[in-house]
Amino acid sequence: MSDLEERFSGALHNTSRAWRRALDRRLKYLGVSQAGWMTIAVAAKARGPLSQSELADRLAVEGATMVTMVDRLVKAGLVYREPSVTDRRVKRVVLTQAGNLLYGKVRAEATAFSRELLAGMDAKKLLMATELLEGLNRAIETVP
Amino acid sequence: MSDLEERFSGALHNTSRAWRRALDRRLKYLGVSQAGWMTIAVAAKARGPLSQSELADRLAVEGATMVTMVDRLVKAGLVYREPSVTDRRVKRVVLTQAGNLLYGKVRAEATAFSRELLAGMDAKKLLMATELLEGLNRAIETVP
DNA sequence: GTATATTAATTAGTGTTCTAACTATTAGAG
DNA sequence: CTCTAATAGTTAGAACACTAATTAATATAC
Repeated sequence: MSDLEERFSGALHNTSRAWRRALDRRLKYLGVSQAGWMTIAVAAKARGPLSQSELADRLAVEGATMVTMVDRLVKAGLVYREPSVTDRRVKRVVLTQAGNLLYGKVRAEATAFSRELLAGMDAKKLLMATELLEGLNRAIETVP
Repeated sequence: MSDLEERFSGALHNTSRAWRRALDRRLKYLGVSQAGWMTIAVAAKARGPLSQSELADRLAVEGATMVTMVDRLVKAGLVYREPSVTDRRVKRVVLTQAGNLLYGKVRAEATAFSRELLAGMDAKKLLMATELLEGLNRAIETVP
């Protein structure tokens, strides 16, 4: 592996892990982790209630992962499962009042966190890095 | 959160996860995951045997994480723990023959994987993205 | 219109990582 | 030199993610 490729790979993983860790520490007092609040955010932003599969797709995780996540969120009283009447296989994930309330608070924290970290960044470079990562993500999916 | 900040954050996490997942699938037949082989690689590249703390530092994970990882690698017969004679708290991690053998094979696979994914990339953009990620990593550590 | 295939959700088992609390040992302050 | 700090490793418990296999329901093929 060339030095640059190795550096890039290391930076990608370490930065991703460090980001999640730092945000989780900051959100700890609200009782949600990054993965939990991202799930709630996607559910909240959708026009209607989404099925677990739709949630999993939008968050790019496996269905089984979403089952565990929804289990935890249900246990925490933030969402509930609503069986679909048109397709009895499907369960839609609906936010409770507590879930909606939390969403607002956490969104503010997470936004502040991102802004703080990315404040000094050159917007053009940030856009370029974002596009590079998105392209890489697509490339990974097409090359298994 | 501005759209770009949100896009960047999402791309960072999803791409990191997708990378690990794809590499793990490819390394599966060798019986090691990315985290396992990275640990072995760091141990192999060092001049002398490293302690678990030194390994954890270089891989940017917590000490407790390294304990679990070394446990697994010992169980798989790839490394063993060697108590230090000068400091009885310290245990050094040494590769077995099997560990050294595996290292060669896995390194070839991982290199090919990186090269394949990053082949079409503009080297300048890749360098810039790497520097941005490394800078972000440092920023995260200083802003808790 | 039944047989087959696909899809949604789940369960079980495993891997990676974290935090918090603990033991043993070494290093430093007075 | 002793008491206190810090360090190395460990254990326990949790969150997050995966694969593989299962169940139930729907869709497609013939």
